[in-house]
Amino acid sequence: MSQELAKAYDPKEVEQKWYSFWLEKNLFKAQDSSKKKPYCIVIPPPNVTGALHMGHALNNTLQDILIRWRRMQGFETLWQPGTDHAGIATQNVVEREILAKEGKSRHDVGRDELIKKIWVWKEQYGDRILKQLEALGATCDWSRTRFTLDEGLSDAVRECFVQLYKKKLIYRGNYIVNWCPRCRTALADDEVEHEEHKGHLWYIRYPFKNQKSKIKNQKLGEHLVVATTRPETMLGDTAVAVNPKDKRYKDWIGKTLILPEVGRELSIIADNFVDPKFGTGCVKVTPAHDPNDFQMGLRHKLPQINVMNADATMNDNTPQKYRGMKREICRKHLVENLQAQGLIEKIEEHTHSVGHCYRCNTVIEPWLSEQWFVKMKPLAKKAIEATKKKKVRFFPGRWEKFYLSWLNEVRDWCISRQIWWGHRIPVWYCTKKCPPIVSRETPQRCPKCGSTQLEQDPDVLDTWFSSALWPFSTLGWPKKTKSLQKFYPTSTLVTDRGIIFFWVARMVMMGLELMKKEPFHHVYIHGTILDEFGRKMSKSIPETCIDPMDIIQKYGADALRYSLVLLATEGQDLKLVESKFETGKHFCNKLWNATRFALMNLQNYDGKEDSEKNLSFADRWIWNRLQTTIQRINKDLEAYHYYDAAQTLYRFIWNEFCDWYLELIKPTVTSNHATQWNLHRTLETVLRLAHPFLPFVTEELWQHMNGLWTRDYGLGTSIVISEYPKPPKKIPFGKEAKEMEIIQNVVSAVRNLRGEHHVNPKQKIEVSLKTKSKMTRQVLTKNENYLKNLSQISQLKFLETSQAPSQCAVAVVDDLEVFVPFQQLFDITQERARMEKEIAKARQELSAFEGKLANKNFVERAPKEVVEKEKLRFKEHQERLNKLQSALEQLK
RNA sequence: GGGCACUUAGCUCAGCUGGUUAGAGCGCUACGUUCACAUCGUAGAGGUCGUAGGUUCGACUCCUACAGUGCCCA
Repeated sequence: MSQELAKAYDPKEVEQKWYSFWLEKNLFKAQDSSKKKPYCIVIPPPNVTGALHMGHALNNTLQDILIRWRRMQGFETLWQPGTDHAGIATQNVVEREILAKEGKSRHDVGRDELIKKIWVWKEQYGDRILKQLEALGATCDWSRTRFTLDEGLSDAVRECFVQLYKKKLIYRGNYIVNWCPRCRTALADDEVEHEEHKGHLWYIRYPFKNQKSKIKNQKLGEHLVVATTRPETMLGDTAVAVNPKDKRYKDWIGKTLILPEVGRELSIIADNFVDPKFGTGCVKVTPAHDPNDFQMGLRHKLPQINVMNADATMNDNTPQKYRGMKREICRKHLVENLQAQGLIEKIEEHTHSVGHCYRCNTVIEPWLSEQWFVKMKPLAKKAIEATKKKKVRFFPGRWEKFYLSWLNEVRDWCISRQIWWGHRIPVWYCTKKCPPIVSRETPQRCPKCGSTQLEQDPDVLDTWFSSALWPFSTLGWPKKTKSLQKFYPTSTLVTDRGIIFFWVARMVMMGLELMKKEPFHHVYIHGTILDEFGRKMSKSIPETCIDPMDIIQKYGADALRYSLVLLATEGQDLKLVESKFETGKHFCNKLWNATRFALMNLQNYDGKEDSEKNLSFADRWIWNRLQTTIQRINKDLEAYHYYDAAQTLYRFIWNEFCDWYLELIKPTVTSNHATQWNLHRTLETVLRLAHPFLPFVTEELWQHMNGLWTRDYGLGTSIVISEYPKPPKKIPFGKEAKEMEIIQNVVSAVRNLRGEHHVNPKQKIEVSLKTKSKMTRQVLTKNENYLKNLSQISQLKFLETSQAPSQCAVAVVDDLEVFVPFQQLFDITQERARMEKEIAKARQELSAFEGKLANKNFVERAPKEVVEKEKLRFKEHQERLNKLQSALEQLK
């Protein structure tokens, strides 16, 4: 592994090679029997039919960083992988395929056959996304991969159902649910997406019973006018309601109307729910097609008349002429018919929010049907308490409020779905009308009457029902496994805000109910990936999508990861353009080349440790910077400040290690053993520090470094299981850090003069320095060689404070003046202009301090330290200005 | 209608509990390629911190209102 590195980093082979190596060495495997402290993350299980998108890439990069970091810190880490059967989504995919290939609907194919076909599909594509996670570098314990329809997880689902049923937390009932007529299933409230639609408000006349006069030209008293956004549902009306306080309608309460087109008698009822300001203040009541009307219907014991079939065509409860029509067609015909009879008073434009299926975007029909529900209030109460007691904490903290507000107003959860792919509800019905049998095991006979004629409930459970159990079902529950003992509760959950309700809240509820403990302590909510215009990346708009697999191909997995992390600031959404990935790629290459340089200069290094006493100034300085960096990165990761950690790493590697340290040691490294040792230990530490962010390139380089000498440094077989750099109790070499700032300032000042005068960087120049400060002078004298090398100085002179050189360009930094004689190089006119600009700037700055200090209020009221600080700065700036001015004088 | 976030350099974003000369990356300009890296180096230009008020000795930072953008809930 010690052969010379290529000139540029090429991730392709490297990534494949090391991932296989890690798998071979079993480095991701979590041991239940380990004595180490556990650290566990359960992956948000991707849909089994899914393919990796940028959201996954970000989500899993962040998890992998935590897992790798904790593993290196010595935790027994488990990153639990797996996939979700994603009921509706997966069934839709396969149904669509069958329709395209065979022209058959799922009903043509039949239940058993469809399920078989979906399993075939799953076997074929189910691990695609997991393989893609490998390409990303994810260190999941693949030996523990789970699927929500696995036997064990299915047992967990049944166990949960039975337990909750026995506690009366699961019940069955006839209620209005959100019905998707395309998927032909009920949905939970949060599976409905609301969109603003421009629609109409139809004002319809309902005549009074025994109304003799002709309908046209009616006056008030002959009919009431109701306003509705969905006229077709009127066919299911069973009352008309007004607000009891509404004086306009007071006298009509209790009277009877006739429902047009149907002829049904409707009584006029009074209910506080009616908003007198909406429409005419008089509303139709359709208990089978509107959740509010449903409640009203219960209050007033109204009949519930369902007027639609499961596919949203009109059913036999509607007049003959409408039967079989789709709801939209029916609406059109109905309105026309009413218009013809003069029953439409007016039609207004009206914008209102319409529910859509989150899977297929079909308009939801509120539909009366028999479904299974989870009673949420008692579960939510425990979840709320756990958060208030800080057992479950959110990062960033604002998501806690978001989560609590949902829990506070949560309604019962409809868990039955009228689809076929999923966990079948563990309830059997005896044909002899015995009570339903709710059981973990499939019953052979009815416990009441002994009949073997049992039929299982045809419905399956909401996918989120099984996902809610994920943190413990994957660890073996309901069995009492060692894995559960070791890793539950898990440590951190990393996810997107989009599924806080669907998933996070429900996991907390189920964990507390079934395990008596919260499923995780921390929830980190990262931002959502947007395209360059700020649109959500979505499969349905392909041009918004950047495929992470393409990016890995073109830039490398490390580049993908690092670039994403650099954009992931404190849970803010991230706008992506492909060019962003260049940052990561360039950074990998920088690290690669720094190591390349080091290896070239360590060829004659014997690999032996040296003493800190022998370290050069530069060595001490970089060691100080490294320790500071280590401290910051560990702290940032503790706080889930990924961006800051990545940024700190970048600044250290690029702006300190490469820009300064490597340049400082260039002339001496091959002949200085202590420097070689320091270069080696610094770089080796940096690689470990960077490893969670850049797993592949760091492994490759680390292996090269350790292969330099035959001796085993006891660092282990892979950087994956090496030790993460720990911050020292006290950061060493603080003195050198301060002194280095002086040197950097001088070098920058000389370079600036050079740059401003367009001097060829290779042209050596003479420089004189002048300072009153003994300390500064001492530092500069001591490090003369560094100054000369870094700013191409041929000769460096120190002037006495009384000396005033002429014909020089001057820079003033702090208590120091830097003189560069013009001689052959500088243009005096240009220099004058430059100085004048500099002076103007200095004056402006000075006047700011002047103003502050002239302000009585400031001097009297601001804290003493602040005033002192400002005074000092005023003085410094004044001196600087003076020096600049006298330098300008010299040019005249 | 309610809630949450965002608005800082041409672009993408940092800037924590009020005192900084307001920062970074990309882009731009100038100079530079045997000597780790042009996937590079050095230097430079570029900002009345959304608007209007207020609190304060002092506001990018705190408060209020307004405008614009996005997300969530109803």
